[in-house]
Amino acid sequence: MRQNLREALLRNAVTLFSRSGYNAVSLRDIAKASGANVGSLTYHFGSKAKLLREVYERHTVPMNARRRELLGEALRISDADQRLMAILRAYVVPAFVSSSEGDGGGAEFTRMRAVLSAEGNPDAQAIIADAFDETSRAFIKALADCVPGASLSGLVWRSQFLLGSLYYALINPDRVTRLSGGAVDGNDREAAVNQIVEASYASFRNLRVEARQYAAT
Amino acid sequence: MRQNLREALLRNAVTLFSRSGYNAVSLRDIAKASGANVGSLTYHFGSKAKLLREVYERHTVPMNARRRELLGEALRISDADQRLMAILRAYVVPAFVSSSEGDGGGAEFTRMRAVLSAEGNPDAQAIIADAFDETSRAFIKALADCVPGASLSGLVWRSQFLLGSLYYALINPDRVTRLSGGAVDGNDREAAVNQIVEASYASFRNLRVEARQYAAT
DNA sequence: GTCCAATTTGTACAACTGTACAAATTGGAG
DNA sequence: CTCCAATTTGTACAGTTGTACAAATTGGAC
Repeated sequence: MRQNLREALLRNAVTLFSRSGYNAVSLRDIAKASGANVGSLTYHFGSKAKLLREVYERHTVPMNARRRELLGEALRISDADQRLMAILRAYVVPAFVSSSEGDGGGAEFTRMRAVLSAEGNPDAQAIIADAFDETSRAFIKALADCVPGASLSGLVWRSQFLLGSLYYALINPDRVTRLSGGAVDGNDREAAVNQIVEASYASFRNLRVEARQYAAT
Repeated sequence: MRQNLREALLRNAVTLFSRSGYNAVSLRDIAKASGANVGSLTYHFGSKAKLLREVYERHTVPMNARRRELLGEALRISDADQRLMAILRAYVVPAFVSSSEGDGGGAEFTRMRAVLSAEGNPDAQAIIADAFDETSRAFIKALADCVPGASLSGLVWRSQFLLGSLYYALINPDRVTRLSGGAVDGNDREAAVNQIVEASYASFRNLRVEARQYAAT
């Protein structure tokens, strides 16, 4: 009767983790959502931490592959400004769009990553550290070439803000709707991608003239 | 022997919540950190949710008061660009710097807010919704006046990214250090404030010319 | 000193957690 | 059909959770 329980468990794990975090979701919750028994989870994955590790790698690997692919295309653009824009899209789009076949979209997984990084759970921290994204360094390098004269500090901080913007857009989209009095839809992901790319384009572009001075303190 | 247990419990609650989130921290953890018994928490606060509510309001109220104060000062600047910069600082600085007397700094509380919003805990969600920051609307209004012609969508999304950048800078400062190969210190909060203000200044400033077109998709 | 309300402690409770493992079920190979 | 390994179920376990409440302790008013 059951098609592929293992896959269903993995899918539901992402959904529940992305919604409530790692701590608040019990193995029984995942089992129940999949119409299965608790034991099936220990059978397939051994432990909760190993389940998370599997979920993580399952999505991270193809997403970063897609990022590198798009980065390669972007690097063929000669105009620095257009290249900068393309590089940013190459980083952002795979985080929002599904990178593998049957999963519920990359956005759900990215939201999960956002929640996990905030929770600071030791299991999750270890997994994130192990799967450290070497791709990010490649992006920083590519971005640096678009903005000659930019300081390393400026580049790294702005790419940190890029990721923070990405995460928070997925974590709390309703705030956008609320803050605009309903005029802007925070759950419109295509709009979110465009806005993130636009905003960070401006912030990186601004590094080109590094003469600005802070006001005080 | 005990000076003021109630205050100590509140302080330790912020510290622990900001470090591991709401779910992962037990009342016994908070009691132990304060050298007290579990019962003292139910006595003083009634329940875990009410404890969180008290923590939240304790910090939120003075922080927003300080923001409004600094916003008022900023609005007296006539030059639009300088005013924009001052408004951004008025929003960011109180989130990093202690707003009341004896607590461990506003950064710790802001980090807690970041973690709570990510966790999506129902108790926390309700508290955050109740204490909805009307101040944010005042800031959007002020920002709009600095960037004539900007769309509401652009303003709201960029202020969303501002908050996301703020949160992620506090949640995962080590990523900055790691990504820069140790050359940039992610835990340097003064630098973080300056970078956030600089970056979002550029992103808001960019709204003034709203002629840019997206590349594709 | 006495007294009493405020505070703090200790303990008990039911509910839930991750994990372990024996028993039952399944489904394809021979 | 038989057989057997893979899978799924059911259950038990020790540990932890938030909450409730009686008992002990504190410390200032008189």
